[in-house]
Amino acid sequence: MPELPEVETTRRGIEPAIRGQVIRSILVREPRLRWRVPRELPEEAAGQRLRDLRRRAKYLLFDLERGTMILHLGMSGSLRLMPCSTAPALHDHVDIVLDSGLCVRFNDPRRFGSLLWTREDPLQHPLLRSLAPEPLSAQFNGAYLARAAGGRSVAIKQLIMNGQIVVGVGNIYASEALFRAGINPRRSAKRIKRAEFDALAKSIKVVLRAAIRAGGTTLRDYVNPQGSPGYFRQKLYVYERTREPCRVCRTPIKHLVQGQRSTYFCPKCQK
DNA sequence: ATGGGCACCTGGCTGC
DNA sequence: TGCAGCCAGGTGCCCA
Repeated sequence: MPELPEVETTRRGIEPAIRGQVIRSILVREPRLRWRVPRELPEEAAGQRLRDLRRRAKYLLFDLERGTMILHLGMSGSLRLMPCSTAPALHDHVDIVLDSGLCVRFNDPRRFGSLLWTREDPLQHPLLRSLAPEPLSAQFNGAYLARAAGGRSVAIKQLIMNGQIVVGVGNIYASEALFRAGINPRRSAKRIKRAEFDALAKSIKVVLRAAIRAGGTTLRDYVNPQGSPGYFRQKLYVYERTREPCRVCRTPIKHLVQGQRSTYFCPKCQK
C-alpha cells in the first residue's frame, strides 16, 4: 500500500495532534502483524510523552522520552485519529491512546504492517540501519543514482524499488517516475546513461512531491488520518491504465510483470 | 555481492 | 449462489 507520499501524509496528519501528548495506554487487539508486537511495548510506552513523529523511508518513528515505536503500514495499513471511545472496526489492531482522549488507531487488513519497540537509536535498528538515502534529500541525485547503479544488470524499475538504492519508491511511483523520465522500465540499470539518471532522480522527486501535495494515492485501502482518500490517482500517467491512451501521445499503455509486480508504461514515450 | 522467487495475510473481483 | 483462481501501495529471507 502506502509508499512515501502516503506515509508522509499520514505523518503530517497525525503529528500536530500527538506532539507533546502523554500516552495513556497502548491497546493491542491483534499482536500478530508481520512481526509480533513486542509484549513489553504497552508497558514500556504508557505514561511517556510523545516528543516527535518522524518518517524514515516508509517507517513512522514515534519518539518517546525513553524509546521509540517503529511503525510500518505494510501493503494495506492506515492510521486514523479518532476519539478513543469510537467502536473498533474490523482489522483495527492497535490503539495508541492519548491523554487528550484521542487515539491513533492502526488498521491493517492484510497484517503486513508492523509495530516494534526500541530503546536504542531507531535509525540503527536492524530494519532501518542499511536503508538508502531519502529521495527528497539533496544527497539523492543523478550522480548518486549512477554510482549506486554501479553496472548492475537488474531492470531499472526494480533498481529504484530497492531500498538499498533509494527508499520510499514503491510500485506506483516507480512506474510513474520512469514515465516522466521517458525510460523503459525493462532496461538494464547498467545501460542507463548519466543524463537519464539525472532525469530519473529529478522525476522521482517531482512525482513524490506532487503526490504528497495531493495527499497520496488511494487505490483500495489507503485513507489519511482524517479518513479521507488521497487524490493523486487522477494524476497518474500509467499506473493501472493498461490499454488506456497515454496522456501524452495517445498510444495504449502497456502492462508487464517484473519481479512479480505489475509495471505500466507507454511504449512510445519510454525508450 | 547479486538476482530471483517465495512467504506472510485478507479481501475484492472475475469467470465458470 | 458458490467457489476457485488471481490480483493488490511491501519487504525480509533463502537459495543458486
